[in-house]
Amino acid sequence: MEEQSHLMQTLSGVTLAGHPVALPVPHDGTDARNKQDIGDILHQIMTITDQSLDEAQAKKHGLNCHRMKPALFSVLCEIKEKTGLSIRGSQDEDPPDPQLMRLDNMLLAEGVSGPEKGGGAAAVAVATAAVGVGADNSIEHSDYRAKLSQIRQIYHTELEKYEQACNEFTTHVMNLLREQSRTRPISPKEIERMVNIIHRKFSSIQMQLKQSTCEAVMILRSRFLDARRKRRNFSKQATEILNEYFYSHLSNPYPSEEAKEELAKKCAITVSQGKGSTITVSQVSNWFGNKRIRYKKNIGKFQEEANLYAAKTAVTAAQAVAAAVQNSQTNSPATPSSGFQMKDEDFQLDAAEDKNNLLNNMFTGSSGSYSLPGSGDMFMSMSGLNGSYQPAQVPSTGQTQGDSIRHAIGQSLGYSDGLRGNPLYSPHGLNGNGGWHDAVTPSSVTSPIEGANSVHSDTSN
DNA sequence: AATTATGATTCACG
DNA sequence: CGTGAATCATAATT
Repeated sequence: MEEQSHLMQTLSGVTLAGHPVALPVPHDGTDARNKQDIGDILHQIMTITDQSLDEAQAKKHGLNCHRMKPALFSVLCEIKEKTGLSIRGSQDEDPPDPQLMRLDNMLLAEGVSGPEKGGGAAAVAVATAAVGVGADNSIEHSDYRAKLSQIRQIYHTELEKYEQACNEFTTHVMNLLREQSRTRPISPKEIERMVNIIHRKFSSIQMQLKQSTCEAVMILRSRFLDARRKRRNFSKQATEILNEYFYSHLSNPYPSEEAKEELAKKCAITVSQGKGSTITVSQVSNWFGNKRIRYKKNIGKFQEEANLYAAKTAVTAAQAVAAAVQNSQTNSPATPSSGFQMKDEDFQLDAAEDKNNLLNNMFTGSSGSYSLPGSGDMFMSMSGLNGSYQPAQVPSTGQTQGDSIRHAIGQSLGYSDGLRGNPLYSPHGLNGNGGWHDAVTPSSVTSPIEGANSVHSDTSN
């Protein structure tokens, strides 16, 4: 208390007096001298705000102009280096984040981060054209590509934006640091480190961009390219072709690689001018795989179809026969005595279907057995034509035309094997366990016949 | 909405 | 590797 009041007094007195900073007054009384000291300090404190701007600036300038300044700064920098800052600086950049690598690789693979291909529709056109012969699922493909290039565009613009922002920020910071380096010790190394930090930050942002781009691409991919998701049924014609082959090779429905190619090509041709995507060999394989297993699993369900296609091939064969006959032998009647007309295809098919229905009515009940008695007289007649069967039941195939007709059939039918005994009526291909595979050598029923008259245009294909 | 048809995929086998 | 079998996922049908 006492002191404080003193202090206040002195303070007020000094202040009011407006004395400049006073030197300690040589006075013998210690009390007085202490007072004087305190008064000085307080005075300094009180006036520091007034003096600061001008004088401090002046001092600073003085210091800056000091000849030792650069040396001192460099020393300070070194000290800074060797203390805390350098610790963190040691684990610098290099480790190229595997995650980022992965994303980069993927984007590259996906063609997103690669060189921009002109962009937009032009690129799409070029790309699909480049795919060329495939022309595959060009519809969906182009759609996919359009979306992909969209993604790519967004990605690139974003990337560029980030790049630009990064550069701007970096230069800004660098300018700032350079500016400050005049007033405080900042080593070039430090600046560099700062830049690195900035770049890291930005690249982590970029990684997010890449991440989300990857996600988008993946989603797009699963939506468009995953054929499983976008299942398209084959066109009617394609399934017809495949079924034709299948049922005419029922005894051994394993098309060779070439046969598959041919079938695929055929489907492509039939479907060429339309919506249906062309069918690839592997799709043919799939189809046959599915068909085999499903046929075997439930033959009853496929009987109608089988009969239909058998009749169909028979009809086409018959038409071919008719043509051949007309071409070659003028005097013999085009219609053998098999009992069905071959002029009007529609009628033929209808008739076949009627027969099939009849067959189904008769035999669908008997589920387990896949051997039907020879009741499809149309087909039997054709079998007779082909010479696979010599049944007394349908005898009347004109013997006069035998060879030429056989020839005609062999040439006109794409697949000739079938007429040698359609398994519908004698499914030799299927052994008791329901296997086809070991029936490469057709079982008892067919083999002797084959030996008898070998009309194997099958191999000619 | 439930069911069937169908193309594709997966897995084990030889 | 090509198959058969089981399964998935979607199209088509009821």
